[in-house]
Amino acid sequence: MPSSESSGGSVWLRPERPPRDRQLTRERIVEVAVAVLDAEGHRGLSMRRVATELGVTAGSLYWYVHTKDDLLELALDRVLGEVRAGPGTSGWRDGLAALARSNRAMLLRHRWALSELTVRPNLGPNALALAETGLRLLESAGFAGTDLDAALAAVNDHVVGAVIAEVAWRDTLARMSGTGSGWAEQAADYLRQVAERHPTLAGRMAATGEIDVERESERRFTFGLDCLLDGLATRCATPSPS
Amino acid sequence: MPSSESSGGSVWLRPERPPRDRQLTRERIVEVAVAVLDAEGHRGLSMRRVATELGVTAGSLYWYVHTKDDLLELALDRVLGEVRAGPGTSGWRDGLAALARSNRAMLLRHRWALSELTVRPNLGPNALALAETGLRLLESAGFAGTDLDAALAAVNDHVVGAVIAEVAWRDTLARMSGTGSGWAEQAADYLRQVAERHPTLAGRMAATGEIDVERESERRFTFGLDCLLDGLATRCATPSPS
DNA sequence: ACTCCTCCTTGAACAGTGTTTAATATTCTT
DNA sequence: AAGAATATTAAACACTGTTCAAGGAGGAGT
Repeated sequence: MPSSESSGGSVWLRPERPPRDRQLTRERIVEVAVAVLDAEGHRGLSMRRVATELGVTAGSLYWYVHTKDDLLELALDRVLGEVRAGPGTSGWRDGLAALARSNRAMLLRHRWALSELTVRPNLGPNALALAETGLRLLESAGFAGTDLDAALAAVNDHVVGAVIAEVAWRDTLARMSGTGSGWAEQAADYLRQVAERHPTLAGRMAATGEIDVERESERRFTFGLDCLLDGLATRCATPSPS
Repeated sequence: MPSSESSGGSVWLRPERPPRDRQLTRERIVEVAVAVLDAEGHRGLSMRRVATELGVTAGSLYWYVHTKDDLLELALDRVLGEVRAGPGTSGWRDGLAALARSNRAMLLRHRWALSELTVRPNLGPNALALAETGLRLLESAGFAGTDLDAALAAVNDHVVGAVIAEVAWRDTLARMSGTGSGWAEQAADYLRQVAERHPTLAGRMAATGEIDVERESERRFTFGLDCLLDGLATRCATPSPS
């Protein structure tokens, strides 16, 4: 019988067994899982892989973790714990921006976490702590009630959306440069059609061709974030940094 | 040998075979795939499932589609084709808002599409057409250069991020109500700890408990969107609806 | 020291996955 | 009608997550 009875609900409702002997721990398992995910990507994670990495059979893991989904939920919350609010930030606006940046940095470090976010409701302790600090910042700005929720959600949404777009962009470039010969002709055909049908898009693509993805993604992120914070500032009681 | 040589690149570079006989088509396959995805979710899609749904063996599909990933790429672009710019919209701001709303509606209709967006660069014809209309709207607002890209990205990011959050919320509620007895006690314990450590979050959760998810999600979405559009309006040459 | 009992780990199995490949129909071309 | 090209099948391969009976191992009780 695995780590607790009553199989429904979230992992967080099923506490870990008290220790005795153990060469294994949830801690260690999650740690290895994150390492594998970072190294091999979302597809590279399998129970057997984590098990062999720990010198153990696949079945053993199920003593500590109900299912692979639970493991992923734990892994997700673990990396969410890496997000920190900057230390000496003055005012809600800077604080929120710092939090958003830290969040973005984490998502770029662990790109698999994005796909998890879309599939899995996320109620781990680190996720909740993160929500709390965000809420406090916005509260200090004068937001309250449902506007508080909406404001925090808007910032988080921008972070998630921006990283998704950035990762997709990078992957596209990586894929295009990673293909063998004979690719150029087909691509050229396709691109010509695109250019005919979508002139302004073609213009932007041409201009974006030689740009540093890293810097440009950063720029877009701050652009959107600034827009958002401007919009928020006009809607709260404390428009200036307090 | 499947639908074309030269295995690299995107599906879009590998045109469909010219027809002859065919009980199968890319069209039909993608159509069924979307139907299965809508009905059974991301996990429910398998080559064999699509095949039997078409009265055919799994192997046959590989004559029309290189891999399952290709099929998903096609399915994603197909649903992206459902997004429409509202017809009689006046000014860039309303147009962009209408586009964002249509986009959101589509993502809520096909929730699996979200997870695909995070994993798959997306260069299908419908995706490109969508980008084009967005760019045109923002161009008419006076945006140009990299600001144009950044502005469009910001709007799209908000849509994607907001739907992710909404779906996660709904799934959480669905999961919580779907669990058997014995769940309440553990959840109560966990929630008590959360409330102690995170007072303002606890306050919001209490207030959110009895709220209609549908309406509140809608509200948050428009809140964030308005913030964003306000921010954009102050940054472009055509602040008033043109 | 012996048993008992609970905790942990194993190894094998099950059903299902994506994908390949040789063999086979089926249809078009000559 | 012969042959080539196209389309489909059935079977196999190497995987996957998950379950489960079986067994080893340490602590508690007597």
